[in-house]
Amino acid sequence: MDQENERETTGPTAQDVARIAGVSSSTVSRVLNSVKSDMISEATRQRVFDAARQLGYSPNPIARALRGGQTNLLYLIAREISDPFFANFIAVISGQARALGYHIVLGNAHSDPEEALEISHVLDTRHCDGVIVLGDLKDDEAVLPKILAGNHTAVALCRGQSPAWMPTINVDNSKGIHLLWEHLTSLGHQRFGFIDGGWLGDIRERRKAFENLSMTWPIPGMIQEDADGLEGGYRAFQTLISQTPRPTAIFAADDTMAIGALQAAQDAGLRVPEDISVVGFDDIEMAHFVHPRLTTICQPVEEMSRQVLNWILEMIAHKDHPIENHLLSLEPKLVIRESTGPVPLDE
Amino acid sequence: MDQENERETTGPTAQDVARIAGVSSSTVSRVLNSVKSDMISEATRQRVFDAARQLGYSPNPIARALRGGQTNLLYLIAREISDPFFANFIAVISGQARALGYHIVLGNAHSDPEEALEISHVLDTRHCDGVIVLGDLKDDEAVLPKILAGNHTAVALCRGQSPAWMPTINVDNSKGIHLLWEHLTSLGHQRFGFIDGGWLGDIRERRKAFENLSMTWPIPGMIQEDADGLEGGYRAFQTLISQTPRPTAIFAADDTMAIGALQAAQDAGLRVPEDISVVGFDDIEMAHFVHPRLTTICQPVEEMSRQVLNWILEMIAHKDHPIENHLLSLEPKLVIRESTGPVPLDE
DNA sequence: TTGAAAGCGCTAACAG
DNA sequence: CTGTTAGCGCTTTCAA
Repeated sequence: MDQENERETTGPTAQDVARIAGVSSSTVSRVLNSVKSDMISEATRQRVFDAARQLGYSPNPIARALRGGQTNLLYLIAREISDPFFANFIAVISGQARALGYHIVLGNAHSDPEEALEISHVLDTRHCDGVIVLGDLKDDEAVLPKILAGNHTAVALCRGQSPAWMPTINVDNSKGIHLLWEHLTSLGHQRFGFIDGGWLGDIRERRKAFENLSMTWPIPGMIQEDADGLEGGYRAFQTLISQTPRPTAIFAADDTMAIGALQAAQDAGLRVPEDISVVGFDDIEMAHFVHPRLTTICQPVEEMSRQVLNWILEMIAHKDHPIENHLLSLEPKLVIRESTGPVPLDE
Repeated sequence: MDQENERETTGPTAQDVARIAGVSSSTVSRVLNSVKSDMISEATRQRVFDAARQLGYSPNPIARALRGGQTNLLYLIAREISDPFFANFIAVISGQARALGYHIVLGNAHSDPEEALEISHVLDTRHCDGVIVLGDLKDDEAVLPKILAGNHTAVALCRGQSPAWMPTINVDNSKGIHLLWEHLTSLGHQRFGFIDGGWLGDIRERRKAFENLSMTWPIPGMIQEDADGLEGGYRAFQTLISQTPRPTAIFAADDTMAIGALQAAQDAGLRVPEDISVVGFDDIEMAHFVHPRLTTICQPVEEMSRQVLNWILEMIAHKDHPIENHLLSLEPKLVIRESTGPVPLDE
């Protein structure tokens, strides 16, 4: 068995097209890349097109990348791909990127820190024209520089305040908490609890806002920290309601934790919102489909995604030109559903 | 330490390393790729390593790809990235792929069918060594061949029976429905309803199994179809319970639809499982955190992912060597939680 | 208006 | 053991 005829795997080349059209490969390239009116006779143009179509030719993106230095690939490092909020975010980014001629390459972040980084990540990003960091990784201020080595085209998303060297886009987390706080106080609530998801940057901002609000308030808020996620929300809620007197309204750091909290309320025989109000953050799709439907903050995902891509492509186009405004905060929106209600009467 | 040259985007090359080490670039290549005992003197090997480290050199993957024909990229076309079951699946695949030295490039499928395909997708897959199709796309038997043109290294996942030219891995959907059916009948249920998610391949298999079971059963099952997703599950459930007599147990095509159904039950004032039992399929994480916790079928995601990667890498290694067994069905597992109970007493 | 030629950075065949 | 040479497929001067 000889492996002659190895041409199968690689499609027709510009050379092949050129041969058939009776021109040179450079002409083929010119014709196919002609953005503006090129200096090419209509006759040859046609012949090239015909030949290309006949062969089913499309330029090899790898060769193109090697030549032009652009891969049209964007490396996306997400804190946790399967988190519902991030999963949706990734879908949006990927869709928009496609429309701009780019593809998303998935980098896993939740895997071990250091370890594989040195070996593979550094190398990996060189595949790509730019890097999007979605959500922060544990200790990433130490780790990110390594990942980004040799590829300073990077933008961060949803990680709260970022190092100055990294353009960052967030929803205005503080504003979001304020909106929620206003809503809850207008319902008469006075004793608040906060379920904290830990070290994550955007969540830290929410907690900070909660703390600040608490300080202007007669009754200090309680904060319970646990791992981000359904489980963590469940446990933290249990702890919070075991306090006396217990809070009448609970902020969860995000919707996922809030849904965990809702479950804990159910198991504890507490009715939401009659006995206790719960709010989330993010407005994931599932927030409409839990019982009760979750009052939460909606992040402008589409717009944030558009901005990220804007910046990245801008930076790719003008390599050394740094982005003007390093930090962008977009408007959150309050979505009132069923998980919040008036403070219980006996309070 | 001194970098005089303008090396805008491209890092140091093998040539640079070679120059510093006082060898040729091919020697550099040899040293750095030496898997087995090479015929290289320890002295030069050291000098090359030193020079490489000093420069922070790592080989340009694009050049490598152009040369060797391998990109170590896998194109993943998912029906819907943000679907919770798929999002998790993608995370698992991506993680395992990374461990094998591969990366996942995201192809969006839920965008329009035909349209962009001809232009871009065909070209896109050429970036990649192989293609993974996760879940079926609408009309994909017509569309897939185009996407795959020139890249016959593809494996399908979670799309039920597939065209013979495409190796496929599924959970045993029929078996899963059987498990659920047994569980439900052992609880005394007799009248069943099925919420169908439409044209999707794996869901079609589940429906088929349900229909077959129904035919051996005194009371025919009712089937209500709607779009896959929370909304669809909600609506279909409403329809199903408006029948008289209404079913005492509802199969949902997947967990997402089941969660929508749970919500509809809640809104209709029906208690689950006291008044009606509900089962899902997939065992997404959220299935633990809805009320009541969902009885469902767990798919062996890790194992399926491992198999896919096995096959793909196998196919990449031996280009023309087709996979022996084109269709692989893995074992489903019944997970009993709180959404199923004995048939209501008044039945 | 077009072709020839020179690489992008790497690896593999073929000397030496 | 190691250097030279020759491309992978494309784009882009530079000539013609």
